[in-house]
Amino acid sequence: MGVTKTQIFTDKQNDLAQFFKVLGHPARVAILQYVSKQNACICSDLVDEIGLAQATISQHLKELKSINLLKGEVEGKRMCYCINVERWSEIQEQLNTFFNNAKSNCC
Amino acid sequence: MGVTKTQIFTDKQNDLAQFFKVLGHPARVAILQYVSKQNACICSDLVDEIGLAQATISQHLKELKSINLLKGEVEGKRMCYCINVERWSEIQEQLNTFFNNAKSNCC
DNA sequence: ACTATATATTGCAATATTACGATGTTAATT
DNA sequence: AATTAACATCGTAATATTGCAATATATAGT
Repeated sequence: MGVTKTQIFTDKQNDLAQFFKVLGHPARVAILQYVSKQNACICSDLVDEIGLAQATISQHLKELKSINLLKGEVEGKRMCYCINVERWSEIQEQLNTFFNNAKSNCC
Repeated sequence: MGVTKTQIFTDKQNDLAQFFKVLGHPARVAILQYVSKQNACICSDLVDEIGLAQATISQHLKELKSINLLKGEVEGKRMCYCINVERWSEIQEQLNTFFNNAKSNCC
């Protein structure tokens, strides 16, 4: 098996889990922290900064792009990766909604 | 190789990624939503509610316990799983700190 | 055109995750 | 004491993820 049974969950649950999953790797957390600290990003900086092979960084960037958290623009022979601010807030809001809905008075 | 290189990241980055990772599965999102909706929880309810085998649910609960998001108390022959409210707020705060630190003016 | 630079893609090995049946464990019930 | 109920744990198969070398692609500079 080993396959997540997405069919039995709602779209919202799957989406939420998908955000969490993409953020669930220290390299991707580190990339987001670095990019947001810089206000601009060049991928080769990340390779030096983070200490993973270029292919690996590129892969992580791809996943962050897949949920639209990062947007990349070609700038000559470089790529400029930036935080997608609208999406960023949107996700933050969704996570807060998720967290705010917990009321646990038992135990 | 398939192993996350945790050594090259800070403890904070690893911890943050760990929360995200645990939350990064729709079954665990669904469990948290259900538990927080109920104000009390019995595991057998979850098996019916979610539609995964009992062993699978039990495994997911274990992971949620591993980051202290859920606490379980023995209640006779049943288990009462509840949201750990302090931890819950703590994590929410950490996530918001993470999200609030992004300032992206580029592109 | 050639070369160097920056990034993406592919292929693959190592390891992790997901799911579940089978089997333990513990406590209430008979 | 035997049985049932409610989990937990183990073992294992299927699949996913991580990481990197090798290779492809695309652009800038010579």
